[in-house]
Amino acid sequence: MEKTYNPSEFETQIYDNWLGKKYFSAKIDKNKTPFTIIMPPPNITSKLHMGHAFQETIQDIIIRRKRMQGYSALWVPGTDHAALSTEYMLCKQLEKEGTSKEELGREKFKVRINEWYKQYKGTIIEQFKRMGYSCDWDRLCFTMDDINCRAVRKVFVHLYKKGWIYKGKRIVNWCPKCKSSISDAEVEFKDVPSHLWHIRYRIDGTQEYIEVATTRPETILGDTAVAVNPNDDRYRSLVGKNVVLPLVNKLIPIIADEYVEMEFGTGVVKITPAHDPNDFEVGLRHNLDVVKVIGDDGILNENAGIYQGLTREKARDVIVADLQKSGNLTKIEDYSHNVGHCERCKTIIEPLISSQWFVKMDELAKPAIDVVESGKVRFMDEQYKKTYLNWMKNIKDWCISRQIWSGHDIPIFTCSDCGEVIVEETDPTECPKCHSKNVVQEQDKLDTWFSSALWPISTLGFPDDTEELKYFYPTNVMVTAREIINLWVARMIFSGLEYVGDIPFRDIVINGIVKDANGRKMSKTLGNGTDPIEMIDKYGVDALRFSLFDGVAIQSDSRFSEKKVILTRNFINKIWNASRYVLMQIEGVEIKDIKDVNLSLADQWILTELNKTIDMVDKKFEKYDIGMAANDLSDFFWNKFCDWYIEFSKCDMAENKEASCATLVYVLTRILKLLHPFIPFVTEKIYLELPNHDESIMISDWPVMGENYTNSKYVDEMMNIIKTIRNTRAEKKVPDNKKIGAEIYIKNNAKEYNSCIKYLSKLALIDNVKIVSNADEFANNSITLTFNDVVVNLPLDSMVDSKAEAERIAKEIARLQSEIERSERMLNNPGFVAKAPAQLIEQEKEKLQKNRALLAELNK
RNA sequence: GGGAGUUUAGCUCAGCUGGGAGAGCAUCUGCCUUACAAGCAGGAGGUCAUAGGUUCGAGCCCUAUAACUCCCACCA
Repeated sequence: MEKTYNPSEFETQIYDNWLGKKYFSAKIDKNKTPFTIIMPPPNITSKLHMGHAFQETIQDIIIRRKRMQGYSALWVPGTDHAALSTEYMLCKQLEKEGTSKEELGREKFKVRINEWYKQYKGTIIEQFKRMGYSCDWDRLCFTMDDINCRAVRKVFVHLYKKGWIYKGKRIVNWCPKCKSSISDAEVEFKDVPSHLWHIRYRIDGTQEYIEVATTRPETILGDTAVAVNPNDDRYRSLVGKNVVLPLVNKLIPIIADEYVEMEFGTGVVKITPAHDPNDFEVGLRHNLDVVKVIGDDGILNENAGIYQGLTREKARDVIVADLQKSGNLTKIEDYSHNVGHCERCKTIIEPLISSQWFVKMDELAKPAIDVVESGKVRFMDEQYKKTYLNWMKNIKDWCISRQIWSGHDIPIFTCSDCGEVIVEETDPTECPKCHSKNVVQEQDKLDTWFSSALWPISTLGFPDDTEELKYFYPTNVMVTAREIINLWVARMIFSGLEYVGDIPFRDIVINGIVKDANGRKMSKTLGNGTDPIEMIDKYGVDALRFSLFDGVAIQSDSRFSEKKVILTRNFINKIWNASRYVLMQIEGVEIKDIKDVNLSLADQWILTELNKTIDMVDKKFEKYDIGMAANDLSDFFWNKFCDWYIEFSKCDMAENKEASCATLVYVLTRILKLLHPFIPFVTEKIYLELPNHDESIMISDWPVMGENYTNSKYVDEMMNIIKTIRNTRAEKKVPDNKKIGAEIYIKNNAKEYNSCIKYLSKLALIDNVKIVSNADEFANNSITLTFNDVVVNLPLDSMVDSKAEAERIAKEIARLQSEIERSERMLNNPGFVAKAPAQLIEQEKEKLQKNRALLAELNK
């Protein structure tokens, strides 16, 4: 192995080898238990960012471990067509070319979209490979694949025939300039200084008035009610009466609705169902008329009476003036509020009522609520169970039509002659009723989430009844983001239940987001993102991967910094060098099984520590607490294996090379395996250098706990002694390049401690250890360190200032006394003795005894 | 407006069903000890946001307050 760790020399080659050997491909194997993860498909046009690197690596870590545990582990990759944003990007491109989708027409636009998909298809997938992801690439899916189109079609027809798809009215964001409805995501909200116009409406049959406050006086022509809060004492008696709509002189009712806030404005709201989403909802609840006064072009229409033909802006001025003239305008307040603008042309959005397709949700939601409430589908983070159930229980029907040109077609055909609506799995050639050939398809496209909802089943072959579906479904875990719990996770759950009769996944892991070093969200506009590829080029994939997890709670947000990657690279470098040490030691040595050698105490100790680590890591993995598992592993490797065991082994090597080498190889092999899911490349590289290795670490067995050794406790105590000596040396300012002697009196367990004494020279920088048979034989003017079984005397007399030494001992006595006091306080507390667990009381008594003994000795 | 989260060392964060406050970084001190200076050893540093409560015992449970953050719905 080369002396320095240089990841770029082997990462690509290792990955290509894995690909060539088909290690990633999962087979239907009746002798194995399946374990399945379906990747949340990234937008096909996206480039790898830290968010992907984090979320996808979580899945890779989980799937790699399961594969090693002997599961038939399948990770299905894929990409999403993300119609809306893809179309938006292409439109921008067309704009640059001096054309537009309207100019191209639907057919040519579709061709361009397909080209666009093809052009981008490779990018993010290639980047995922660079990350080392062990997806079954032969199963790569795309949400516009033929199979997905068939799945969408089948499901749509299924829902339609059940009567769960219907046409309804809905308020959409309409851009009067683009003459198109736009999605919520394309609406930019900006604070605009404006006014609150206070307008009085006369109460019918009286000369009294009720006053409303509005930011849109021009929509007064479309008012069909005024509303107050039902709990508002000021207006309670007026509910049910009518008011006269100014300028129009029409009677409209006063209604009561919770939507109205008493504190805002006058506590009275004019209701214009045709031009405000909230008012529309109110209108539905109260069965109000919908009067559309502004047309698609932003110009007032025939319902506007004398104002017809005016633009929205002009109409506002004229109407305000007219209201003033008639004395109904009582006040104008300055007021600045959020107004939606078209992202493209910056025109103010006009909420307009339009016809849309909906999916009825009540029946679909019920079983989806059950499976989460019963725990059949588990949110690993309880808080999101609430988010989900809240949404599901108050679910509104799902608007699935989008006024865009790309994405899945809506398979609704209407006969132009007789109006018959045809929804079948194949396109009709004529109207089945009147045999007319004039059958036209719905031009709107489907909401992208409609196909996304089918992702866990379509990736496994739905609508066909495949072996894959039978074997790999339901999948095991879905790893995804917080903001799409309702948009996506919820819809996959009811879809799985409705279309294939089972949940899509058992566990849901909602991961946090990776923020920049200052805690800000990484974003394109801020320009504070770090390109993962750049980090890979500089420090290697493994360093990037591990830096995202070591010590990170994956469900909460974390911060990324290049510094952290460097520190992680240093850790991997440590692995590299420790492995070199092992390889150097074992050269020419036949490596035996640890059961066939005479293990030293240190060997027994590290094997016991390894067991503890395996146990902790497994437990954390089962909770998907992989960041903490990573932390246990780096802690074990660096702080136990390198800092202690390797140093111990240097002392053992001379006497019992066979056992030391066997243990080194045993432990290193296992720790590499445990680390492999996190840092696949360097672990493979080193693993293949070790004796008795399998073909590849990624298909080797996941480590299980072995025998624990009670003797390891003597090593723990020895470590305690070593630390205390080091400590004392530092206190006495003995530099590390100076060795000192020591006298040792062993009170108990002589055999065990005798075999550990040798570790002192290497780890506590001691030479000339003298074993004495009695503490009285210690030289005078020395520092005496007292332990439970051992007393150590350091001949530091020449350097010891006796006053300081007296202070040190006094400090130690004080510490012991306070410990003793604490124990006594607890044990003398009747409440504690009566109520605390017996084990704890026993523990406390033992401590007290031990400390008393130590104190007695020091006082001598 | 609805829902959720966070607050622990200078910084970033762990901390289990309540039982003596932890890590990494930064900082200070001493070491080139032949696996590793991308390293080794040691030290200093905390009223666990605030105020109450429950308990023999609270960083952890309950109530209130403050600051910050996120998600959903968006205001006449």
